[in-house]
Amino acid sequence: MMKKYNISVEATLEVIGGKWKPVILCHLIHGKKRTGELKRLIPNITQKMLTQQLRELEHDGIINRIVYNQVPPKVEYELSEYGDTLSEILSSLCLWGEKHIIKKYGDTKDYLEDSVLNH
Amino acid sequence: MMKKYNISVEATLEVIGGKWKPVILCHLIHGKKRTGELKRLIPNITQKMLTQQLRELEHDGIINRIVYNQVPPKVEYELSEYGDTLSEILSSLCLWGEKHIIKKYGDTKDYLEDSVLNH
DNA sequence: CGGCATCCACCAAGATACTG
DNA sequence: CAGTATCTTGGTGGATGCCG
Repeated sequence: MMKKYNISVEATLEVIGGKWKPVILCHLIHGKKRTGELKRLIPNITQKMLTQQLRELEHDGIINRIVYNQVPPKVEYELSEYGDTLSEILSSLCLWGEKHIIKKYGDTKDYLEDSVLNH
Repeated sequence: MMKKYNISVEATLEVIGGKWKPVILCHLIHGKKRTGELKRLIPNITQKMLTQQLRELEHDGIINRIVYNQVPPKVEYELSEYGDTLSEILSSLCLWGEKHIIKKYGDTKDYLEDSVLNH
């Protein structure tokens, strides 16, 4: 059954809405990342939420999950081809955030945790 | 005290994150709207949430609240100058949503409630 | 290392009724 | 018409422990 939307942006929010998805995706813009890497880049996310959000993004075709059959396990995530259609929006969201912080706090990098600077 | 962000997009989400804000803002792209008008355009939102989200957006300088001193009361909301810096992003979010629906369901307008068509 | 299951707390969001 | 106040609820997301 087809869902009814009152405005098309609702469909977008179904895919990239929520507390963590934009953050995860913004990290994946810069290339594929291992699970533990993402966990380190997003210190406040729990394992459960990370896995859950990644599953949903995978289900919606936004990211690819790459499993290496080895011990210990290795899994990587990357933007899919379809996910790439979001990369401009994601970049814009990041950029607007930077400008917003500067407008609010002034032009300093103090607002950024060290983890971000290693991009 | 200055908040710490792990990535700049978090700052953006603080402002336009949440379930309703992008929807509200997408409607305001097309011009100022009265409270009741927004309520009609977003049938599933409660009065409480609408007011609450509008207050927060106003507090963050994204929208202007225009009060006409008359009985019965008349209040309008519009994107502020600062809010205009989001309009491109908002349009992109809407556009992506449209394409996403088409990819998912095919090229039909059935997914849209009548309310949207009166734009 | 990456993922899953379970339990649980809390708050966002809904319902309802009332005010100016 | 627009907004407020209060009470309720359910689902999101957190903590923990275990598995392949």
